[in-house]
Amino acid sequence: MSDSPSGSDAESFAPYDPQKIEPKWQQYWREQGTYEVDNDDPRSRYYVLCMYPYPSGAAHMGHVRNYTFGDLLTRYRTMSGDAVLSPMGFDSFGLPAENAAIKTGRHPRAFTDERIEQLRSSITRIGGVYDWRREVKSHDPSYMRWTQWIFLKFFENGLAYRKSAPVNWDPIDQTVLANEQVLADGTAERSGAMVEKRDLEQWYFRITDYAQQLLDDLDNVDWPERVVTQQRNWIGRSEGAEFTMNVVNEQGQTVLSEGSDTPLRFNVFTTRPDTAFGMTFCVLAPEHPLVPQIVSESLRPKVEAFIAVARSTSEIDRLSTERSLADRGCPTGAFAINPFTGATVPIYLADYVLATYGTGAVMAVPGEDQRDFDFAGIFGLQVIETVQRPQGWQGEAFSGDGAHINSPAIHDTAIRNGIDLNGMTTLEAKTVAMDWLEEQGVGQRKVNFRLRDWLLSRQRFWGCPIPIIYCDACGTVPVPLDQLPVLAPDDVEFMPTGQSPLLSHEGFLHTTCPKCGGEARRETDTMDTFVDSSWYYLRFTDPWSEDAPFRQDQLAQWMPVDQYIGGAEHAVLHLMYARFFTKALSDLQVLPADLREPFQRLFTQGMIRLDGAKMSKSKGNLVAPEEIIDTLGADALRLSHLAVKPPEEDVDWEDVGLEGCHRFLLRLWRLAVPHSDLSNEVRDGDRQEADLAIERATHVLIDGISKDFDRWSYNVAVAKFMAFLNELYRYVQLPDHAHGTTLQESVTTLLQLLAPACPHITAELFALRNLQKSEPSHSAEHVSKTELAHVHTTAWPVARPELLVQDAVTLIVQINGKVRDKLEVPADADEALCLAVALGSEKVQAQLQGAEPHRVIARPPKLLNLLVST
RNA sequence: GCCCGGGUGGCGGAAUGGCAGACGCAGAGGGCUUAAACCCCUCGGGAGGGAAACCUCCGUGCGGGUUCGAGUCCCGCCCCGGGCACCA
Repeated sequence: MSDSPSGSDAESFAPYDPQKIEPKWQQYWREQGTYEVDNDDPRSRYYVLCMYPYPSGAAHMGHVRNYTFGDLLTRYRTMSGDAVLSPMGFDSFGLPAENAAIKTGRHPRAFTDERIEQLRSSITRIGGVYDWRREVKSHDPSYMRWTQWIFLKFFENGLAYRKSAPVNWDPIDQTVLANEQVLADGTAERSGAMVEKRDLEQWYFRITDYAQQLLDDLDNVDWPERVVTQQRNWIGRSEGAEFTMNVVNEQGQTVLSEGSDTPLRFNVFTTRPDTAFGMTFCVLAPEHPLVPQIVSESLRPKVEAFIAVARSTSEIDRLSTERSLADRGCPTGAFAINPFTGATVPIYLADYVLATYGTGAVMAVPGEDQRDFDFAGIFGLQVIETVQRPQGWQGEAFSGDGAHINSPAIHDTAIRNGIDLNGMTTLEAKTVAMDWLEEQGVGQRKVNFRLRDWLLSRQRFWGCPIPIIYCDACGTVPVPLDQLPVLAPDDVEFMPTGQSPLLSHEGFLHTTCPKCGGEARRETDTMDTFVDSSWYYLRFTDPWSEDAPFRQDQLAQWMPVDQYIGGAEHAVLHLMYARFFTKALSDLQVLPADLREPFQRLFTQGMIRLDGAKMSKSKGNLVAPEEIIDTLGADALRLSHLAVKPPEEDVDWEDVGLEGCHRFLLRLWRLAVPHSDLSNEVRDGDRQEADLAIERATHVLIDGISKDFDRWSYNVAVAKFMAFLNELYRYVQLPDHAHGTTLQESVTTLLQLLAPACPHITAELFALRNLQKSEPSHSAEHVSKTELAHVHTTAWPVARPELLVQDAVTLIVQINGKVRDKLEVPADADEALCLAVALGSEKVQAQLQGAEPHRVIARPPKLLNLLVST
């Protein structure tokens, strides 16, 4: 134990001083490499990962909560005998550093590096242990190189592409945002600005290619139902049919496209092809490309005005329920043929039809769709019911199932087309309608997803540059691999407009084409930081690799991550993107073919509130963890986070019982420290009943804590620790004293079980007690094999099964289901014995008043329910 | 509107269909102390009865149901939190 930091002051009853012992042990773990794990480790593998943090300076309470759970797991699995990979890194690109640069003129790198140091030190002070040799940082050139390499891999394989599109523009942050970063009210998640639409050339990842797989594979992961549901909703799969509608004029004549003899037509998508006989109009998105060609001359000014309003109206107004439907729709004067009935139906524009979903055009069936019904009411359009209403139905549009009617109506000509849905259920009618569309060649079955491709371009400086060069002769040219990473220059000026300095940096912008050697321009956009975080967990398996982002054999050792831990706010952003990367890289044979999901188990912790609001820097309602660590210590802080609530629930800081947890640690210290006034008087010789009870309780505790840790019932585990310590206190204060060996063993076990939760105090006490034991005056049998110097490298205790069964148990005696007595019976008592004991009870006799139970429900030895007639 | 979670003492919460309220906080009483704090022990769902040990009844959002037995399972509501939402 000479290399243990527990030193010389074990002579007297030392007070508990977390300020002294916590840094000492943190240094010890770092220096000893206790939690470093090599890739050729022979033990079974376990990969536990907390979402790598954005370096925002000193840790906040959310970090503490997150890393307390992760660290407990790392330490618990290590004691249980696994090789635990527990790495840490920093998501170090992003806007705050750039905004600070704009304000102060300091380079974002200096700002970021400083904050990384603060956070790293903070995380260490919490007691979190990581294999720091594996640290990765998004802004490190050795990491950026491989981010760019992956981008180019995607580009070569058609998974990254560029297109002009109306994008979400944040006027405050002066950048484009992904759909995921825009809130439902049309404001930006980050800046809170009202998001505008702008047409720009942007880079996209083709995540929609993976929509179906991303949906299907949710069945194969062990994730919280909440997160799975959110992802399902986000992917938004809907099945239906797409079919073609021909445009006609008011006289029913086919309209040809200008300067050709092709008839004008458009496609609609519907999930209810079975109701197509009820289509009485159709609606195009204002942005639909066909609109200028079909609009009648008399209505053209009105339509153009309508489109102008729709385009300039902010998202929030467009979604507002305040606006009447009348303002939101507009006739075009054009018509289309319903292929099912041959009927001519008017074409309208409405801003509620989205150009970006489906075909940007819908058939409207007011009989079975409420919004279509409302629209039809305002514009005086016909309503045809195609589904039989149930008896007593009072509503307007009916979207339920029922026998189909009017499909076709008697006078309709469609029957000649060989389709008749009348009398069918919705399911049957859908099938027949879709078969018919396919036979007629006017449509087909179609699946649509709500998920859009991932827009990754950012008009920002502090991000990973997109490694692309534009050449007038050769077009879009990837930067050759041997020239990676493309790094932004340092001599840039940060302008208060927020525009990326790269755009105006001549030395960066102008370059030569790698293909032809001619003049060329660099891409000046950088990547969304979610690109960086989509693959960092892979890099941790082999961060030293210099000729590849990672190596397949190392990945196979560790991936997938066994337990991923982070905030629920990433349910549809990071967690969807990382899944996409894993699947795409697997298909590109960069990852093992069978690695289809990155995170096998996911745990999402709740957020922390103060005064009912989420604790956050911007709200200014932070409680600084460092102040608590400076006083009560990290162990008390960790314990209070574990104790307060089930881990997945949101926490109100007011409920966190720091004081009680600190008191518990003081009590533990006072009992377990050598030369304690509480435990220095002990007894030798045979064990008595109280000693055996403590021994049993110790093993019940081992069993209970192991189970609680396995199922993340940390608040219950802490309650058990406290109850056990209370029991030990009563035990040592018995008049005839505690049995020495029994006491020593139970305290040692308690320290081991508590070690993952409170790593410092347990390490200190364990070491101090071990020093004392090593004194020659103690007999050899006192030094058991679990009592090595360092509690964290001892083996996790195993409960002895024979000590988990008690010889006497409490028999609950109920009469007609009400508890009437509690009696002690032998643990192996059978029904007859239980009944005999119960009937011998005065209380039971008093209740029975001589009546004979007509039925006995027996669950020996714990419960007896006697039924008597009343 | 749709989809997930939740409703248990003054508070956070505990309870494989079998003693509701473990453990902690706050509170009360006692011990230690010249005294206070710390510390140690004990008591705390409600109502009623009893000098007391104790006894009786009620009690897990509301209303039904299943069961010998329901906080737990089923049906129908109410309320709170979160997510999605003109997605055709």
